[in-house]
Amino acid sequence: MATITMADVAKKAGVSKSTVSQFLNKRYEYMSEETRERIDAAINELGYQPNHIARSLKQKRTAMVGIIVSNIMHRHSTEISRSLEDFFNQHDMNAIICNADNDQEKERKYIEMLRAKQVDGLIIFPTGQNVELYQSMVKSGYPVVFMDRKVTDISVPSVIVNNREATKNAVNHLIENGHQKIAIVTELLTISTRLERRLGYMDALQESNLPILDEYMISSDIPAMAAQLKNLFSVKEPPTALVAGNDLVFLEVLKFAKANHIKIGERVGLIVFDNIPFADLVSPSVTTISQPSHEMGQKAAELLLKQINKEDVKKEDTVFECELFIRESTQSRFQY
Amino acid sequence: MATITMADVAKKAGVSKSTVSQFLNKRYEYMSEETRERIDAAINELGYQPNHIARSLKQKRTAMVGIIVSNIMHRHSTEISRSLEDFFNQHDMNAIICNADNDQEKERKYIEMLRAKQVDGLIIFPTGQNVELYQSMVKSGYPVVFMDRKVTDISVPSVIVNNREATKNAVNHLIENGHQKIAIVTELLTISTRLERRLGYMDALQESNLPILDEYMISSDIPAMAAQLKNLFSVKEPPTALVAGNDLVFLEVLKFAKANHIKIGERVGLIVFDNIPFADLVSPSVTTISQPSHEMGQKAAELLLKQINKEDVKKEDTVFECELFIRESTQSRFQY
DNA sequence: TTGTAGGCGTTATCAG
DNA sequence: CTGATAACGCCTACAA
Repeated sequence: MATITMADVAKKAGVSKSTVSQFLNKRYEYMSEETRERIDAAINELGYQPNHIARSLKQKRTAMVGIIVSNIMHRHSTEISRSLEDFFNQHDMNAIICNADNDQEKERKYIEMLRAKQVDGLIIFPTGQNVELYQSMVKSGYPVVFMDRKVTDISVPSVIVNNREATKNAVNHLIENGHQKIAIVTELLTISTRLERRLGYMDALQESNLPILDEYMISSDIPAMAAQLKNLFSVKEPPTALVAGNDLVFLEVLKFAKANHIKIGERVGLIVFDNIPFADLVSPSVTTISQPSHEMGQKAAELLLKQINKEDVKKEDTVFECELFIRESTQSRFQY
Repeated sequence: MATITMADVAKKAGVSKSTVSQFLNKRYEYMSEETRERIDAAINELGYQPNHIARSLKQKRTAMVGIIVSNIMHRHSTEISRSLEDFFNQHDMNAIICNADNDQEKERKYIEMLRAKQVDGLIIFPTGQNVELYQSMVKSGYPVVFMDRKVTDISVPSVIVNNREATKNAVNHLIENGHQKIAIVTELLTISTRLERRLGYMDALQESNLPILDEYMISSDIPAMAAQLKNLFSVKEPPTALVAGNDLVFLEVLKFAKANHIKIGERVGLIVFDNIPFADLVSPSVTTISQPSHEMGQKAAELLLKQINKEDVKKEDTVFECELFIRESTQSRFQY
């Protein structure tokens, strides 16, 4: 493409570059009606497209934000990403979505890359491990919002849910339905959400004076989970109910249950922490703890935009409530 | 941040900007060992970060590509996006993911926005409706790859699957299992994939000399689908098997089936066109036509990168094969 | 109301 | 090997 610039437009319209620039920035006060029309015509004829790069260089604003997602294959992450993208698009900004895969190195690389690209701000699902990097961003006043996980000792506005309480409520629901032997399965406890969910689980047991047993608390990476589940169901008193820490864990549980002919909702009650699209459509339908992804995305985007616009933003957590959707997987136990 | 530039580094190291530039571009042959070390030291001390924007302005290369997805909420799209993002990241490029929502206007806006941002190329799940825009990109030699859908009369390398044949095979599988009354449910036929799937369906019926009935071919937008399904099952001879055109349609079918106590796999066989994460884990497990998302993403990325690097790329379609995973939803019928 | 000049931070060209 | 100097395309005083 013949890369046509402001200068070309100016020449064609018989005015100077600055006037064209004024026009592009809609400062029409500074020119006659006639000039305006001439410029407009010139632009159309030439098919001129302003070069955002050049503009960014000057203005130090790229109208782009970076989003560093922990793992896009989580339904929850996809929903949030979509919500974020929507929001920024409505504000004529673009989102660069990156997958850190819960990997500290990848996260670091992305943060550096995106900052070097001068994106206006970052929304991060933090691994929690690049503390120095986080610090340096905060110190330099760079706009950042943490999503989904909190990082201790770093004052960054964060959008999270009440993982601990929500899990506690869910476990209480199981207890109320007569379950006493309840297990929880999560990925490795390297991320705050997973830890908090486990703590919520323990809270509930404690309050009901139920024993907290190590053998009922599994945390492992996905590939090793099948083996762990096997152990779990080989103990003397296998659990009668299970909390799956997220949707990927849920898949593993389903796989295991299918392979071992363990009927969900009959032999074992099940609650999943996360939205799953088919939760209410399968048989038995699955009780879930649902997070308000859309609202979380909107809120985080808003917090970031405010920082970008130099408005004051309190460095505090925004905590959303989860909702427990009770379905068949925790209710049909007493058919037996 | 005090925005520190090459000039600062140059001064500190006691050399000129150009030498620093050479250093940054790893052209070490052009300088003495000693100079190199001095520059290196200066960079570290100052914490200098190169400004990609300035570089892009000069080089006319941003190391960013745009991805315009039809609808990120499709599992298939998410998988492809992830695959694309992976690939580009490995090549030190960033992907800007945008959601066009199958909306012509949104698509247009994004294409223009991304081009204005000087992204190096575009991967588009095309609505097929912005023909002039597509043309203009082709004419100007701008790197583009179409994904998932083909657009007639536009010579852009496209990465697609054999929708028609795959659907035909799937329907044949139903016929072989004794089904004669087979319906197909898709979204509106505005997109090539949906049309081709229907054509494949018709091919199969025709070859088996089965009648092609309008009342068995539903295409409607998602909100209206429930009503259409109701009609479908109210005809004199309701279908004994169903092909769901994608994962979102599948959800509607499930909802409908659940609400009307129609047992999938018993009263009605079901095939879904798309990967669904739980397909083999639910009861009955669901027969699916699976697309190789990962490979499709890699291929498209590769095709785009080649164009960006000015290598020759044939303007032809790359067609991947789908795989039919036969599961219980199409097999248990003869339990009865 | 319009034009001129200088700069944003790099890279590239070409002398020295 | 190193250093001026001129782009890249746009924005913004300031001057006219």
